[in-house]
Amino acid sequence: MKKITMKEIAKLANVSQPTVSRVINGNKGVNEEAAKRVLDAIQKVGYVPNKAAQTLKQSNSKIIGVCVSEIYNPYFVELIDTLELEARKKDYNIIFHNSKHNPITEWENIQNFIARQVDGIIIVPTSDYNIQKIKDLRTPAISITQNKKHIDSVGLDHRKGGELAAASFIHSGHNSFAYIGTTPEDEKLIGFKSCLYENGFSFDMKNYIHVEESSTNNYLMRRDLEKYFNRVGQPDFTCVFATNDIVALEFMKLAQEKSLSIPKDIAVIGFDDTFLAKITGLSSVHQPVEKMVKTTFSILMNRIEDGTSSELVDIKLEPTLITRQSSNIKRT
Amino acid sequence: MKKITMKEIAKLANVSQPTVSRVINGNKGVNEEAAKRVLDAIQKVGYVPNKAAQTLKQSNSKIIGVCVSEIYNPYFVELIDTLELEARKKDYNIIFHNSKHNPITEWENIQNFIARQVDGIIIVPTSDYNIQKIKDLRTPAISITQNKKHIDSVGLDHRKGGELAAASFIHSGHNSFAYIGTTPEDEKLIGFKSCLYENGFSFDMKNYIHVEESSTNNYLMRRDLEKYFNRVGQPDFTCVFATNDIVALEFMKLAQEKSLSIPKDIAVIGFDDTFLAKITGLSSVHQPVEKMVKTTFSILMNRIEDGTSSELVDIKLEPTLITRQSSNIKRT
DNA sequence: CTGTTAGCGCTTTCAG
DNA sequence: CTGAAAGCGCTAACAG
Repeated sequence: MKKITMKEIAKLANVSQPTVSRVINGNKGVNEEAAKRVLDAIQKVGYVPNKAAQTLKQSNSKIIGVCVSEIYNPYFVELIDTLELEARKKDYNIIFHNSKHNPITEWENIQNFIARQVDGIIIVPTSDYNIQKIKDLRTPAISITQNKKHIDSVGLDHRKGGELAAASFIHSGHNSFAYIGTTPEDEKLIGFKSCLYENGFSFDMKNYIHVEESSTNNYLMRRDLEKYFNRVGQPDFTCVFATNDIVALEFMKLAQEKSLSIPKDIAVIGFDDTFLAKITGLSSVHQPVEKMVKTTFSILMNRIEDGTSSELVDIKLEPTLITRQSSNIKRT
Repeated sequence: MKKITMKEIAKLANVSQPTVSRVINGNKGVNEEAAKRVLDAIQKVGYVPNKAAQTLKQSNSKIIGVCVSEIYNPYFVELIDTLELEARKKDYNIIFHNSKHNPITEWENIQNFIARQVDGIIIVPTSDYNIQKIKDLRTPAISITQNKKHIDSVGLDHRKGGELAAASFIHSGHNSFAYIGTTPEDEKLIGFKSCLYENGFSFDMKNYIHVEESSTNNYLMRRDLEKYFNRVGQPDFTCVFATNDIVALEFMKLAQEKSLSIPKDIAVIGFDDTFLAKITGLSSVHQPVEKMVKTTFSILMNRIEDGTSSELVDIKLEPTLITRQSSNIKRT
C-alpha cells in the first residue's frame, strides 16, 4: 500500500522522472506524445504529487496559518470560511487554530505554524502579549479584525461602529443609553459615548454593563447579565448597544423573561451582523468581512512574495448599521 | 532571512547534525553536556524542526484532513473545535475544508488531502457520491455524524432522536404533529412517525414541511417556511419537530410574527442542541459530540497505526432530549 | 556515545 | 526536447 511517486509514473510513461515533473508543472518544451503518456499514467493510477517534497524543495508550503481568538461567535466562522475561500482561490491551504483567548495557546499555535513552514500567518490576536514575538518571526504575519501596532493589520473602525449605534438611537428619540461589553476601554464604547456627547446627551457609567470575555461557552456572559438584572431590578434606559450579537441576544432573552418588550421598552443593537442577527431580527453593526479578508490576503501575499520590509500597513474598514426589528421604533 | 536548520544548530553546539536530531527526538544515549549545548542553541535562535522534511522522511505528516459539509450550523463548529482539540492531544494537526454540500468540491478537498499526505481523513459526507472513491483511497477515512456503508463511521441514532421528540410531545398531551426537514426519508422523521404510530397517533404528511438544504445562508429555508405559512395560513398542529436548531429558530421567529405563542400555541423541538438552543431556550435533541469525536479518532488512529483491513466499524451513538421553554408546557 | 552515509520525492541546473 | 545529478532538512542505519 505504498504511495505512488513520480518515479512510478516515469516508468509507466517510459520517460525520465524529471520529465514527469515538467509535465505536471506545465513546463513548455515537452514532446506532446510523451506528455500525453505521462498524463494518462497519472490519470490511471490517480497520482497526486507529494506536497511535503515540494515544500522541502521549494521552501514554500503554500499554507497560511490562521489563528483566531475564538470560534463560538459566528462572526469568526464567517471570517474563517471567507478566509478559506480566498486562500483556495490563490492555491493556498489553511491550517486553522483557535487560541481561545489564551496567549499561551496562541503562542503554541504560532510555533506550530512555524514548524509547518507556513508561508504566512493571519491572526486575530488575543491581546498584545505575543505581538512583539510575532513581529520578530521570519514569517510574515498580519492581524485581522484588530488593528495592532508593530505588525500589519486590517481592522475595523470600531469607534465608528459605536457612533453609528448612538446616532441611530438618538435619531429614534432615545435619551437614556446603555452599553454591554467586556471593557470600558473598548473603541466601540468610546465612539458610542463621543457621538452621544456631541449631540448633547450623556452616558451614565452605571449603564455600562460588564460581561466577561466568553471563550468557550456563553454561560459567563449570561450570568453577568442576570447578576445585573438582579441588582438593578428594572433598567432605567430605553436602548442598549452590545459589543457583539451573542450578548445582545442573551440580553434580549433575559429582558423578555422580565416581561420587557423589545424594541418597545428597550431597543437593542448588536455588533458583527452575524446570521444570528438575521434570523432573530436583531439590528447590528455590519463588518465588511469579504473586503477585510481580500485586503488582508493581498497584503500578506505581497509580503510573502516581496519580503522587503516596506512600511507597516494599518487599514481601518468602515462598518455600516443594519437596522432590524430590535431597534426599529420611534419614541415620541 | 533564510530558515534555520539543524546544521546551524549543530555548528553552534559543536556536534554533528544527527546528534541534534537525537536530542530533539529525546533519544537516550547522548552526552549530557552536548545535549545541553544543543538545547541552548535551539533556545537561543528559536529553532523549530521543519515538518516538511520530517514528513518526507517518515512518510507520515501528522495531519488529519477534516471535510465537513457545512459550517454555518454551529453544530459543525462545535464538531470542528472538538476535533481540533482531540487532534492536538494526539499531536496531530488538522487541515480543514468545507464542501458546502457540493460533491465536486468534496472530491477536490479530498484530492488536496492526499496531496498533503494526510495520515487520515475525517469526513461529514455530502452524500454517497464520493464514498466509493474514498473507500479506494490508500489513506484511512472515516465518516462522522453520518453512518455510511463501505467506510468506517461513527454516527448518531437519528431515528432514536425522532422517537425522543415524539415521545416528549405525546407526554405533553399533544395530538397533532408537524416536522420540518429536508427530506421525507430522514431517519429523524422515520423515528418520529414510528413512535407516534406505536402510541396510537397518526402523522399527516401535509404537516411535513419541506425546506431546502442550507449551504451558505439560511434564506432559502426561511423562504420555504414563509411559503408554507402563506399557503396554510394558520397551522393546525400544536407541536413541531425540526431537523436542526436553525430551522427551528426560524420557525419560531416566523410563528411569533404571526402572533403565535411558543410554546403555548405551538411547542418546538430542534436538533443538535447547539448554543443557539441554549441561549434562546429551544428544546433540542442533544448529540454527544465529544464522545463522537473521541470514538472517531480512536478508530482512525487504529487504522493509521495498524493498516490491516479489519472489519468496518459502524457505530451509532445515543442522543438525549434537552427540554427547555420552547416545549415545556403541558396541554390539557 | 557520536559522526558518516544514505535517501524520502520533488524541482532545478546542466549537459547532451 | 530530455536524462543525469544535486540537494532541500530530516531520520535511521551503520560504523567506530
